Amino acid sequence: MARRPRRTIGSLDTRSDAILRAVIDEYVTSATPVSSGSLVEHYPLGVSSATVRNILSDLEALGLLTHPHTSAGRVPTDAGYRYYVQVLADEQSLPAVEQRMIRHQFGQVEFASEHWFRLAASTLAANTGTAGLATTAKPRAARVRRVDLVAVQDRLALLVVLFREGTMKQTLQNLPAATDQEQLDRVAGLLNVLAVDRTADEIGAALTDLPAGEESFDDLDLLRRIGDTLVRTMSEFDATLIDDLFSDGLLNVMAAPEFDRSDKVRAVFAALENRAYLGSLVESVARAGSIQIFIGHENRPLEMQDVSLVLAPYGRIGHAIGVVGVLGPTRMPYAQAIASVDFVSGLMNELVEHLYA
Amino acid sequence: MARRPRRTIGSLDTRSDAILRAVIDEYVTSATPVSSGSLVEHYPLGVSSATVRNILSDLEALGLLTHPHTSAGRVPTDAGYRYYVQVLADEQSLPAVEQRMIRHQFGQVEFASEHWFRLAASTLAANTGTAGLATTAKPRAARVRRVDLVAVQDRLALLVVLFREGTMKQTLQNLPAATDQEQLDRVAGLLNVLAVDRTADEIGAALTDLPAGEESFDDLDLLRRIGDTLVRTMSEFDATLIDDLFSDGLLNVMAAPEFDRSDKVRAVFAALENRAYLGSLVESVARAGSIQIFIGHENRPLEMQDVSLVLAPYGRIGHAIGVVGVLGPTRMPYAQAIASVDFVSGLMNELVEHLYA
DNA sequence: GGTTAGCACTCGCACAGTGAGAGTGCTAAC
DNA sequence: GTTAGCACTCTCACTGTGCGAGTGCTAACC
Repeated sequence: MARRPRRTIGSLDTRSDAILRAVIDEYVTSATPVSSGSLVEHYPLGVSSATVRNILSDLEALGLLTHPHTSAGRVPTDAGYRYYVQVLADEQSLPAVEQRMIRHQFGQVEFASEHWFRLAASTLAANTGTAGLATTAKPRAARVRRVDLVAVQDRLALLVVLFREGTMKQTLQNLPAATDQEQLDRVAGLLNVLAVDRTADEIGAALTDLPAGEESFDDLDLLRRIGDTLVRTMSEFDATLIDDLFSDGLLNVMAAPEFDRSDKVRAVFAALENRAYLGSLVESVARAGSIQIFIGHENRPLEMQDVSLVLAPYGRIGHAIGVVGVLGPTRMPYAQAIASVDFVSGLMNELVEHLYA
Repeated sequence: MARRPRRTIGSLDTRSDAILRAVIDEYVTSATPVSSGSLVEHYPLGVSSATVRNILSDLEALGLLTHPHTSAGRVPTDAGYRYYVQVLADEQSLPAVEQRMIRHQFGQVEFASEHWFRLAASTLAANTGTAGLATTAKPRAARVRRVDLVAVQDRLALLVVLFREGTMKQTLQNLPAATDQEQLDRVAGLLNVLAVDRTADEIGAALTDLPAGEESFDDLDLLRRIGDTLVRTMSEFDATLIDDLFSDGLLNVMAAPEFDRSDKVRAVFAALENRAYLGSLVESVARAGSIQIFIGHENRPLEMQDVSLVLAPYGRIGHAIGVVGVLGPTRMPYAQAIASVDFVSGLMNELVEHLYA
């Protein structure tokens, strides 16, 4: 599934490569089966359509192309696309003009806020004509940067946790007795001493180390209660594979001819709501540490077998990791997508680095 | 557009009413044009199909029904649905069983968190077979509950604002010189004195009232800078019509036969992304203070003319207001939708009341 | 031996024609 | 005012046909 190492699949001869590349390039833009005739017409292959036909049927025998029916042209198979991204796609990078434009846009936007991820998603969508995706960066085990307690009612407080990676969570906390903001501030102070820079497990351990409490309603008792809530909140967060997913350009994808029937579109949306599978993809991309491509039937869930994803991790290894990428029909401009995703993930890396250096 | 006052449209005779109701009820479930024959068969109208036909053509003359073609049954027009919701739909409420079930589910979920809104949306979706919508409650002019400053880097701080209504916003703030957490805490203290319980305008005024600062880098200078950022953040928030929109069951809607072609589906999604128009609907629902129904062509944007919305406000008038509701094809079970939306908005009201009493 | 021209063959697609069925609208009788 | 009866209209599903596209094969060519 990895794009690297290259050429793990044995390369064909140059001419076959050229023809396969031509078929895919043509099909990606036209969305209609491509014929031997149109290939010799549009590409400088230097051979006749008959020769091309011979090669096409060889490629079909290898499983890289198919045939909707006898009198139709050739269409790439998933294996064809796989060969394309692994062997044929040039490792081109984004034109400098576009790079500058994207950098500029990111410069305009508030650091690390929601806008960032939206921008990443919409940039990718605009650059590839597919749907852009971006998840927030999430650590495997979050560490607290700061905790706050705010009185909401007599017996109700809001627990606000800011994590080192910039995300925050809030939870309401029922209190056993009326408590004023002053007391909450005291407890928050204690809790910060206990929790800052620590993970859920570590905080849990620190809590059990506290002196055994009489059942009185004092700061220590409150600390214990709220500490428990904090640990629970953090464990939940840790267990989530995808904290927040931003997408843009889904309408692009829906406009593709392969999604003219709405049940196909349904499949795409069902796919996006399949957080379990998306989470597993994010997982594997994070583990691989490099751009990964998932083509059509390579995706386990049935509803995703008509789409491809190009995903790349960003963030600091060992710390918080997020993913950016694109989702589109298997008939996708892979070279373009790879270049865009590569650039945007690199950019996100730079920015994260700058933010947490 | 309002459902109340009822009977602003002159009522027809009882028999015509009964037949129109029957046509709509039948069409809503079957999604196929309904014939005079099937009406006499399935509904106790006490007349022959010929008589029904006469009445049907009267209703068509009134613009309440149409005819796809000669040998097809009748289909309600938008005006027909409008008449239905205004005159014919019984103000039934949700069965007690369902009410208990929904109450129970809300009891299971953390107060006022994201889960709340997700639950509202998914409850509505499940109960009506359409898409459920819920926006967070947003005040017209937010007031600060508490402000925090957290050091991120030497010259970078995170400004966290918690509003009285429970939502929060965060912004990164560049600092003119290296600043430690201790100083940030001092400034946050000052800022809280200045900002708590105040709106953007009021904070802005308080800032200008500060003694003219020398260009030194002291707490006061920092306070001014960060205060400006706070005011800007709050003004932005105030200007947003919809802070956060949760939806569920869009897949339901896509499954409806009127959305079999994907361009129709596109329209629905384009509609949901048309925040300007949705915002104006929320606005008008909030202003009306009661459940509102928007049917097909009553919606200005072209892409929304195939969908209907049933929306109700919740929250405390004068304070934060949000909206819950459903979105579906014009062929929607209006009575059911009205009952569900009514109940859920009432429930949200109770909960908000309980939270901020 | 690889390449190419030529050609028969297959298949999908668009179009027209047909018959059945559904449902109406009209008319005349009740 | 209501209803039975009936002619009329229109869609839908099915069938048949011709055309065009594109292939696969064969035999000739270099």
